[in-house]
Amino acid sequence: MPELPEVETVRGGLAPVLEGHRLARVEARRPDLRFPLPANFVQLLTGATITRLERRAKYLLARLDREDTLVMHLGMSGRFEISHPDGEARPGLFHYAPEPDAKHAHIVFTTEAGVRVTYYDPRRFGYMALVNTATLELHPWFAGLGPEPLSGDFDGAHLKAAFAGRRQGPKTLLLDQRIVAGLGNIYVCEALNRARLSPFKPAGTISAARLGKLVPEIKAVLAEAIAAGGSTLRDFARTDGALGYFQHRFRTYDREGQPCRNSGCKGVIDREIQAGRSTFFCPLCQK
DNA sequence: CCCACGACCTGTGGGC
DNA sequence: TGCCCACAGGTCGTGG
Repeated sequence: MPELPEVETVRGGLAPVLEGHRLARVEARRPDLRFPLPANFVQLLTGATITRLERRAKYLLARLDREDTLVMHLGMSGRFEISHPDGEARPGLFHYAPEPDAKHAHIVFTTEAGVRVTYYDPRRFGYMALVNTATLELHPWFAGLGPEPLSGDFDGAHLKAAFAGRRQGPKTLLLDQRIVAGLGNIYVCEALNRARLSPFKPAGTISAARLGKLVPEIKAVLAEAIAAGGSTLRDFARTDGALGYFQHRFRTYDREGQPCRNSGCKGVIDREIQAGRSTFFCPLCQK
């Protein structure tokens, strides 16, 4: 489900029930997600208190009162649901509504307060691990990551340097987490349309001025999507059960054959496969 | 280093 | 109704 706005929405939804709370019970209902879980995953987490829930790129980071950080990536179809106990909340006698998708409920955390947080992931492209906090930045998942797109480190000069000499289009390069960390297929298509920039233009040939205008469009579309609670496609819902609604504001994504929404443009959204992924764009105004 | 492409895994929706 | 194919928000590894 998740690009940066969706992961940020999940973080915001989980933080109130996890931050400052102790994990009374942890269940791993299968030994692996995308990768094997650490053999002592349950043991190391049981009894730990989550001090803070953070996000880096598309990773959720649960800081613990232990030497490790619980690192979680949602892959394509990962999702969390929070459920509160019905009826009397006596310790050990909590009762919860049935799991809506029990077959894919792989990891279940229950806090001392009796809140159950279930991780669902039908495709199992997601993963979790425990990573030493002191050396987290050196871990292969994090060492090469580019800047956060909403940070001051992400600007036109950064893109100019990253795109120098590259023949691939900006669409492909903006998906590279080493260049900028957190974008995915939807928001890259959206940002390029807003900037009226072709996804296919060899990136090394794009002027600094145009890159300088692309950056604020990327920041704007991410900020708007976060404010809208992310985008709901298929099964993504906010952890509180409400739906993100940014998908209604898509200008290109999944809008093949529909009119371009850029002001004054009479173009029609097209879809092409680029580096194995669907690129949605307006061939008329994106040059 | 750069780039294209297949693999990973399961589900869903559209076309016939 | 049922079957088959295309495709899905993300990475990772291989090979040219």
